[in-house]
Amino acid sequence: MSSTRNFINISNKYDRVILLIDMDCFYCQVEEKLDPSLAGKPIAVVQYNPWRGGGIIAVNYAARAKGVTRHMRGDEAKEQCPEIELVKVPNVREKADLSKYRDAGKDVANVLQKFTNLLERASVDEAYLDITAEVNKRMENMNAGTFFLQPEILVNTFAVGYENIGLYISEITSKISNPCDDDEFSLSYDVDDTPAVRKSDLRLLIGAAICSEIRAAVKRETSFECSAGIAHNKILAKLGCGMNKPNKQTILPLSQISSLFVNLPVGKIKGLGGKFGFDVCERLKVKYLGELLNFSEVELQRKLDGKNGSWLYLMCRGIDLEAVTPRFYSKSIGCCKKFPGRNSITGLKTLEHWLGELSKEIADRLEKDFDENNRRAKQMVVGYVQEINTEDISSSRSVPLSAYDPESIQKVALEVLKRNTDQFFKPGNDLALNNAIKFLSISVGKFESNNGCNEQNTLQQMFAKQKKKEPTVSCPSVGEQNDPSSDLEPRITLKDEQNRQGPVSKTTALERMFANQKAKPPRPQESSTNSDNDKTLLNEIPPTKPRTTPTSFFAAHLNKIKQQKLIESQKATTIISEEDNNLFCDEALPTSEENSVSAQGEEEAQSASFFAGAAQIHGSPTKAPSTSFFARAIKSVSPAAVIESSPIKQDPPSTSFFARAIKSVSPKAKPEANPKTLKRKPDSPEISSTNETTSTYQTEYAELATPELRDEFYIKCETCGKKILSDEESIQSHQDHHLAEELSRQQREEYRKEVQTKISQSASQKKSKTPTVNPNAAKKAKPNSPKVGASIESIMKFMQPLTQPDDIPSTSAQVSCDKCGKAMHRDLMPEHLDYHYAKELQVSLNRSDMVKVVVGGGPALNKSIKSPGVPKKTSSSAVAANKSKPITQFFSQL
DNA sequence: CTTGGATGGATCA
DNA sequence: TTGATCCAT
Repeated sequence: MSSTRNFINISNKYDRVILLIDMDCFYCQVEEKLDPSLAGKPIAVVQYNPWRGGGIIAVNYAARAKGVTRHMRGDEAKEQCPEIELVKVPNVREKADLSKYRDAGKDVANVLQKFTNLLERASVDEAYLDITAEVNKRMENMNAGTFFLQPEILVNTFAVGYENIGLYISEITSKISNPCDDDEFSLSYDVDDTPAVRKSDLRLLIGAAICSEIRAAVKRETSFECSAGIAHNKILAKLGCGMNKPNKQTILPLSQISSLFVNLPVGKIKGLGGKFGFDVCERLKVKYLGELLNFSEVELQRKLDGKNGSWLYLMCRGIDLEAVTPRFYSKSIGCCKKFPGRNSITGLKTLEHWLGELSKEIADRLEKDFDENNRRAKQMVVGYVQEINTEDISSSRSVPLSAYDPESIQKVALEVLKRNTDQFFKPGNDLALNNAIKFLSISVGKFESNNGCNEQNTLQQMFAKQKKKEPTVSCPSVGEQNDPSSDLEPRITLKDEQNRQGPVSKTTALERMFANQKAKPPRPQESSTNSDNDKTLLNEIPPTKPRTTPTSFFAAHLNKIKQQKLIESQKATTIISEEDNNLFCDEALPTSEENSVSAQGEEEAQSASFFAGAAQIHGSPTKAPSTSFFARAIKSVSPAAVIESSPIKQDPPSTSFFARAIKSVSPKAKPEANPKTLKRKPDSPEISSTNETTSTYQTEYAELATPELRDEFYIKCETCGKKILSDEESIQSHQDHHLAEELSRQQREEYRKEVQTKISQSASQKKSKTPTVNPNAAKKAKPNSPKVGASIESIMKFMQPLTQPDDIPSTSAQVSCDKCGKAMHRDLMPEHLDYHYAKELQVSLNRSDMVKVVVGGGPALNKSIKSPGVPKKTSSSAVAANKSKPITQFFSQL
């Protein structure tokens, strides 16, 4: 009941764009923020430092560079790196107190939350985000010419299998300009997936741009840095995230999965790092994920079990259907303590004492949680580990929880132990325990919202269904992709049909690409999950063959650049290949020695070798060590650069989709140096030509690496003085941020009530959310500072669609939000309202536990963000697939 | 004298 | 539902 994972339909396997955002050595960053004097120094965070310097729980990158790892004690770290600062976790009640990090983690999550409510916190410093909807929106805008991807946003972005992001962009561009080239798709993927596969790279790239904005916001608002993975599912996002750290992000392109998996140890996949992964390797006699392709689904099910077999069958093909299940607050609150060796608890008094300490912490945290989230835990679990003749036996007992003061908790905890543990005391002795206790834990959970609405999920579900966009529940892509009125493809083809004799230049390359795909002969249909003979799904992707002669000048130019790079690469290949290739291939099977990729602290070098290895196997011609990846990226995609460096002038930019989509903002083409390659090739042309040494390089690199420093991309917010990325999205989101700030903690309570009343109202006026022009709603209007307002307006003007939607009469373009009074262009109102909705939903989520929805795979769970005036239609099959109560039942209960 | 502590989520019978 | 166990950070 309380929770399980949700899954999307397999037909949507490539439709989502998922981020995994992981804070870099989070505890260290928290300490550095709290004590600025630590900045730049190698540090480690330790708990309990009396014995051997304490246990290290986090190491920053400066210390890792000196060879300090986790798994060391504080003293060993000192040996390894005498300058290291060991920061102690404070002790409260004789226990390590981690609340600092929880609070900081929440700060981060609050920033993330502003970008999507499809946010799943995976731990204190990690979160999954489903940004499919935003990607689709931008994709649409891109196609409409109202959104431009700025390459600058992609500094610090990597794509697995590509030496630098510029090459990835180039390839996307060239594929778009040269659609006949992608025949290979149809060989490698199910024909039903072709549309999604074709869009995959571009959508991931857009996702990376969004991810960059998100990470910049995190940095700006919390000062913390993080890394991220961008992929079509959670597991791949997680995998990608670990490949380039710290402060970097990594795209895991669909086309690279098979070559990546060839030598990816099974244990690298989340969920396979432990006993189960070891089992898999033992039983199937495999080491690498790619080897699993040789088994049919039935074989896997036979050797493992049904569920795991199927999961693995899909996983080794890069498919993971687990949905991002929105959850901001944890489902349980617990604390525990070890009592190793001599410290084990043998007497009643000691046990009471420690139960008391744990109870106090629980009571504290419960109270805080109640204040913030307005919920109460209804269950307590007391766990313990006893040593019974040299064997550790763990047990746990649960009890209902009704009183929340530490004394009651302690009392109940002790009682449940006594009552339910056989031979608790030594015979004839009421004070001595029969078996010593080595570990104690108290955890509370089964939260119930405090204000009447006990049935956990109904509230959110009702919310979700009532609103237009219903972003939180289930996967937004599921509905959109199946929805025939969905933005991308159908609209495009329709337009194409209609405009057949219209101006040809209106047709973008992307449109042609889709049109081209439509005309392809269909392939025989085949169910991908059940058939045994479709092992070819991913494992027979042909190596990237040399591109056929590109038609457009632009593509030709890119090809030239590639060729040039190939020559360069041949010169430098030896430098790379000598020390590489062993790291990933020779890696041991999953062992407890965790994360060997980062264990050495040589992450940069290792990731480079990792790519080199993958590229070699893939036979890709793009393994050149880049000297200036970003300079190249700009050069490759900037139309200005193309024209400038070309003697011939043809093909107006409009014919190349990407030439238009990628807007060259800074044609200064400042050479940017990758530190890794700089080390390798100190005399590369870009660097030597500058004739300066490290100082120039560092400043230049820093400038590009941290977009905050580049003023030309930013405007200043008059409200807070902070710099904001000067695109419409960022400005909007920043404005919303200020609005969100107004919802102070005191206001939350009031806001909750407001939401509550809306719930009852909504029964009668479901359509009231429709964005309508409301002339007299500007009362609550928060006076925007004129300057920022002006910037927004002008940018919006720029962003306005060139063609008005047909269904909306074009009267006044400006409307004001009847929730906050903010004035904006009509077209932006749906999005803006979504923001309010998100906020409301967030508040309601605070109140109770997570949403549980089983995504039944019915079509059109969601209405797309388009057609704002149309009331939400919920497909009956989707409702049927839902195990929750139908919405009508909820209303009748009210 | 301990061989990663503290914490949270999930699965399965 | 509960309790034992596993997984991950």
